[in-house]
Amino acid sequence: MRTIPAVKVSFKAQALQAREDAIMHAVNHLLADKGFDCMTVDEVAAQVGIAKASVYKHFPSKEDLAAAAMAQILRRAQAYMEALPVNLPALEKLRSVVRWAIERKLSGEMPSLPGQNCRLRAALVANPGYMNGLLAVSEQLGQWIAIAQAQGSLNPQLPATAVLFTLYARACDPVLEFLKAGGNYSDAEIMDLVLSTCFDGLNARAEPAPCSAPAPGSSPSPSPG
Amino acid sequence: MRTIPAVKVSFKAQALQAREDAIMHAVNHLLADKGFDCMTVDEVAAQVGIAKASVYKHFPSKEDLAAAAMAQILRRAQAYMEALPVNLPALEKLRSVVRWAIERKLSGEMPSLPGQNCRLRAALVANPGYMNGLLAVSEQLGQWIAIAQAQGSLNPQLPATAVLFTLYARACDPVLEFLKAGGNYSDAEIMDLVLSTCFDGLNARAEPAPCSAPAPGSSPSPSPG
DNA sequence: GTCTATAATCAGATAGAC
DNA sequence: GTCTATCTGATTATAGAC
Repeated sequence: MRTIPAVKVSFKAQALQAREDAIMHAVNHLLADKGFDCMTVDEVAAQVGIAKASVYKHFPSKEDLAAAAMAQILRRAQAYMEALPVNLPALEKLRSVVRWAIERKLSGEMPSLPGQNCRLRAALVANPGYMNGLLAVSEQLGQWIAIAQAQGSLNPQLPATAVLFTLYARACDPVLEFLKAGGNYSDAEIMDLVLSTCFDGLNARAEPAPCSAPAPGSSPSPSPG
Repeated sequence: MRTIPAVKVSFKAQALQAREDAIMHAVNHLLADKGFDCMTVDEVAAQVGIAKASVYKHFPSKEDLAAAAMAQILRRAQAYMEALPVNLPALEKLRSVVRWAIERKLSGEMPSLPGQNCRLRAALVANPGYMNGLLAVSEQLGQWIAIAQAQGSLNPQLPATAVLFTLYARACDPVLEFLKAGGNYSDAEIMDLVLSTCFDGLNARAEPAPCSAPAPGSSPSPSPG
């Protein structure tokens, strides 16, 4: 006599999934707030409201926690990129992705890992979700970079990989924290500043009126009040 | 009867100073290599070839080691900036400083600290050498930024603080590690790429003859590679 | 001041009851 | 699967001989 109907198993699975989501949520914010090294598994457990041993039932190590968080943010990035309008110019797609990443960072949802050393790198490359997500995002970005360069909207003299790395680096740019800590600018203003320095650079743009035709795509977005 | 002539004291002081220099050298490279959290005082002592307790005779804590390293690099930056030709245009002075910082980073002499949390912040602001150096460098950079913006060589629409923070951020840009890890570019090429993306941005520069140029970014040619 | 040896602490990971 | 309680190892920091 079967005493465990399928619906009960489903409930159980749902509870499991819900708890894992809660863990991921806590990890995301702790990684964004304190970074990997300063985040402790005790804090994760306390924030979720479970015991530390329970965390280790879901994730085999602290590194896997971080890897899962990165895989999740990459999946979200992938979904965002796929949802962009098809007819949007490639450069605008790239700007949108950077804007999306900055928004995530400003709202404390962007986990930042120490790119430097440790077992973290090993755990990351061993995590299929992370590697697949990174590959998919990089390939999509690479296509848009190539298109934007072919169209002349992105500097064709820059190697595509350098552009790609620069975009990734801007997703964890400490300038955001500096400006936010200064407290003199709203999130929207910070967004404009970072986007401007990323795509337009620090130099003054060439004057738009050497002749009668204004150059498209180079109009500096005016700072909001 | 005085048995300790002054010259002996001087020798002793020299030996002390030499040992402290050796400690700072090791700390600089370890901070550049592994970062603050992953650097251990045991490693510092081992690399210098002394006992760990001896390190603590020179510096009261691990945080003070990092603060001293930062104070040192700021003093070096200050010296470099003061040695720049007076008649160099302000924008070129700024570019030179960024170039100098990138060189230091590429050669593993630039300590990188986790900007995030911990007692490190407290130790830094409590260190007069660090605070004075940071203030002096920031003031000098701020002057050059203002001049460059007044001259129209630096984008005047950007707040000076945003430019300043961006310059600091580029001094610890992870793009350097990415490009170096890729192994496809020499240090000189990496330098050019980073300087270009910092000051010129990712966008294509305005064409020198924009009057008859076709509008970029408007022809969607989705041809993936 | 430098050393060896050790204290004190903290965080990652696990054992075993339920 | 979750909990309490514990182990294990690493790391900062210090005590005391020389």
